[in-house]
Amino acid sequence: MSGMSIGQVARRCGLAPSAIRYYERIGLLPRPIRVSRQRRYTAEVIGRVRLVQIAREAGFTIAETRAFIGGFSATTPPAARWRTLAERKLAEIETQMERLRRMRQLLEYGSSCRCLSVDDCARVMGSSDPCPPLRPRGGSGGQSD
Amino acid sequence: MSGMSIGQVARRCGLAPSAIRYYERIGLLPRPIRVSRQRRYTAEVIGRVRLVQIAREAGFTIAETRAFIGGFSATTPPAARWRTLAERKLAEIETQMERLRRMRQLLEYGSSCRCLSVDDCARVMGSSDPCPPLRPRGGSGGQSD
DNA sequence: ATACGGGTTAAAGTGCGCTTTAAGTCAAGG
DNA sequence: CCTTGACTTAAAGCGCACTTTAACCCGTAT
Repeated sequence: MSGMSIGQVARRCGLAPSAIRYYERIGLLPRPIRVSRQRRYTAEVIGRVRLVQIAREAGFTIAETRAFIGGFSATTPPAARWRTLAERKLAEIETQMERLRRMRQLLEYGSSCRCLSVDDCARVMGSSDPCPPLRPRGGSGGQSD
Repeated sequence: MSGMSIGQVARRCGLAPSAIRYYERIGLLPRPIRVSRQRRYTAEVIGRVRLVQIAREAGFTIAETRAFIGGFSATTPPAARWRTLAERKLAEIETQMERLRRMRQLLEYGSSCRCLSVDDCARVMGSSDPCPPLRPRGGSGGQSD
């Protein structure tokens, strides 16, 4: 037992072996030692893969993830490069969270919406306040469409 | 002035004309009338495109966006179909927001982190609490990689 | 008249993040 | 010995959301 095979690592991490190889190719994972041409991993790699997964799930691209991991891999200190990247990404995260909040509002609102059309809803969303709480609307007077 | 050209709509919405055509092809936008083979849009389309943009920016796929818009297009009422979709998506949004929060924590934490390696950080993230507030670590003892 | 700046189409291309395929290597087991 | 099953590689394929390309049409200005 000189370490895990790629298949074992893959199963442990819930990934396909091909994904592990891919991550290796693009530099997200270190090239492991080999025993008769086959990759042999130490337990360490699990943490590494998990880190990649956290980053990917959070919406980091492969390039970002690489910068992220490569940025302070091993014994490298937190580096300014990393800090910059982090700040950029934090801003993006805020933006994305704001978008999600807006969409959530639209969705939640949608369930109780009285707008005659989605387009009306969009207008409402576009303006600052969510659909005017139950605007009085008779069933018959529309003509803008 | 019998309506806007595709180029005008595109410019107003900050999209390429090709995107507008694409949206039309896949059914996100209605086929507009034509004047000598060229598309002519009424102002209405702007709201529609904006709606698409909101949805797309919030992370809806094209298919979702189509269901979303088609779901209560024009004079169609909020429909149960839409409600179901919305609930599914709301759950996804919560998940995604949680991920973003976790990543934000990791990033914010990263700036003040004393872990010797990213992998340590990952372990810490994996456990429930963020890096033990400033674990005592001398500046010179790394060797894990 | 002709050139120009739009518009039109179908089809192919792009970038991302992998997966799939084809062809081959290798250790163990019947 | 030969099969089995997991591994190896490079290269091609896929789904998404568009963009780009190539070849064409068309109204207006010079």
